Amino acid sequence: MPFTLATWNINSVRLREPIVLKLLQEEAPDVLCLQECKSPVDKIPTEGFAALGYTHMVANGQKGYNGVMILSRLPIVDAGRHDFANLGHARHVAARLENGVTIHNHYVPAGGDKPDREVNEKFGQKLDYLTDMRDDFHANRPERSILVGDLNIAPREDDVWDHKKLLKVVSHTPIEVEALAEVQESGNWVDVTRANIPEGKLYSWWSYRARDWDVADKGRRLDHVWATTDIAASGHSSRVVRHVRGWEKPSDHAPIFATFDL
DNA sequence: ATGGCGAATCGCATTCGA
Repeated sequence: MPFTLATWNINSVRLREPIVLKLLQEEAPDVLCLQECKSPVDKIPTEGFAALGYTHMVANGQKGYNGVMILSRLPIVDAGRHDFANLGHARHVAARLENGVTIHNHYVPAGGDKPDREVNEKFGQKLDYLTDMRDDFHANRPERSILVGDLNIAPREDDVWDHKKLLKVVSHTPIEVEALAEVQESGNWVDVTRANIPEGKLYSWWSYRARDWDVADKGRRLDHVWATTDIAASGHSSRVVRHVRGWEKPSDHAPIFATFDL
């Protein structure tokens, strides 16, 4: 049975409940993974989602910051969460579906302004988070798994609007790109989005501050869909639903979709 | 450099995102 999955940094699930409902109605993914919900779990609005058939949810929340959730119209048979790098943040939640696929939803720390852990603690936290992910996958190789989320790194030259200009900007520095590659290798993860869309510029985030985001198009691909090698070849039809960035009171991220025939 | 915005919080300004 094929199923379609989407990942979206929502930047407040309470403020943007209307456009979450709109995405569910218009694009109808089976599973929607959200990041930056910025809400305690008990304050996440669920009734509207349930009314559209999304009656299954797992969430890891905290007040005001971070927060991730997986919303599904397919049953969730097991759930988990882990505090990577022991930051005390709600940045990961996992769900297993009846088909045995485990979905990991991550919100990797943004990392602050300066790409130097000696002067910027947040950059150190970002690297520590990635190291912990890497070691975790190395110790326990995932199978039949999908990893999605806002990984806050644009790894390829064509994942950013200007590679040279962003080499020293957090999200595209060589040290981050290398750290992300180590995470990917340690878990046998395939970048499904780029397996399906191998050529050309591709972005999922455009700054709020840039006027005329669509025309200027100074974006970055910070959001990702990965799958373990045993199921990656079943992934297809990846797409960024770019026009969502232009909706009323938008998130600064657009959702990414992929379909898996499993 | 995008960073000229936007969200959350015990705001009446500050922190955070990227």
